[in-house]
Amino acid sequence: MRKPASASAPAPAPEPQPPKRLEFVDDYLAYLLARASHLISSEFHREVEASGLTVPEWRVLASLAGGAQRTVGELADIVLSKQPTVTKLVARMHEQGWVERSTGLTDRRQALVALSPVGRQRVQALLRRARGHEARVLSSFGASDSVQLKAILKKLISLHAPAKPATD
Amino acid sequence: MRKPASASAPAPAPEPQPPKRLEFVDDYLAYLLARASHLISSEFHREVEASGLTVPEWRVLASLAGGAQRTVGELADIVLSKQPTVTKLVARMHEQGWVERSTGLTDRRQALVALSPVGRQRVQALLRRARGHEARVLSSFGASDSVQLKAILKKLISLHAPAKPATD
DNA sequence: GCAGTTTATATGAATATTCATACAATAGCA
DNA sequence: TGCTATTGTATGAATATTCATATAAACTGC
Repeated sequence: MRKPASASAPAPAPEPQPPKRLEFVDDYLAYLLARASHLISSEFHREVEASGLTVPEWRVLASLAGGAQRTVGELADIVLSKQPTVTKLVARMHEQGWVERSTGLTDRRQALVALSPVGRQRVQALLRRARGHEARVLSSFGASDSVQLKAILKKLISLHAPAKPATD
Repeated sequence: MRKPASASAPAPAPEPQPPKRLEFVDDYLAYLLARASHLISSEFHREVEASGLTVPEWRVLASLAGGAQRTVGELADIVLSKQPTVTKLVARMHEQGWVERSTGLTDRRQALVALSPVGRQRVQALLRRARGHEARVLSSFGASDSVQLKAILKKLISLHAPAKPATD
């Protein structure tokens, strides 16, 4: 309502808030997970981008690194994006020659995706770097906590992985 | 290269892969965090959307719920998005009357954001639901693991929160 | 107090994601 | 077998995010 120009008498003054925040989100599990995830991933994403990949591209390559073929739907689930997003992402990656596509043998609706030789090479280097980064993170963190954190996360994931409720 | 129509002789056949995946990502910390975060958040995001908010909107409201004013930059950090994203998000939320904006008193470049009465109301209901959801998640999970998980995540976060390296 | 630098936010263009839906293939079943 | 429902992927339009950059205000050392 008030013109930004004449801003000298601000609203009924919410407290200026002491320096540190101490808010709902700071003890809220979903936020702690999101923040930790973002923090750790962001660190490594600098290396991903330095290697000329985007983060979603890296995720797809990493989830194909074991040599398996995956359908677009499986990839969408693994990389935590929606199916149309992955369809288009895979198309771009295919154009760049990083993945190969084929049609499902038993179900011809399925679009199977696998690493190309180039993609395999490309991901190898990053996998090493990823392991290195993880090792650094975990070492600055203590062996015990490291083991526990992973164990708890895996438990949390398996406890909450139902049949197929969400599409992304 | 091959036309999708005549796809009957697929590539050198990567293994069809036994049902369960057992891959790099399944023991990779960054991925475990991302997956756990996504899983837990997605569950609650259904309630967020049911209440007529988008996820980023909920995040902004939740981080203002304590009554504090926050600058756009602080919000961007808290909600894990980039500054231009938050500028526009806040603009939309302002139009809907959920937040109020004012200019920083000491630094007139700052755009301070705070909840409006409407926004406060709106977030109260969701905060209750969020606490409820968290309680359900954690109870199906054991008190000990719950406490540990939060503690470890907080430790991880504080260990990796440097001065100000990333803009998002 | 003033140039030069840094910092906070805004904005436009480019890009990516998502929703809704279409299409194709399969599955179930009478 | 033929019919209907379901499932997997693709695609176009709408939306959101991001990058690059502009603008404005604050700091710095003189």
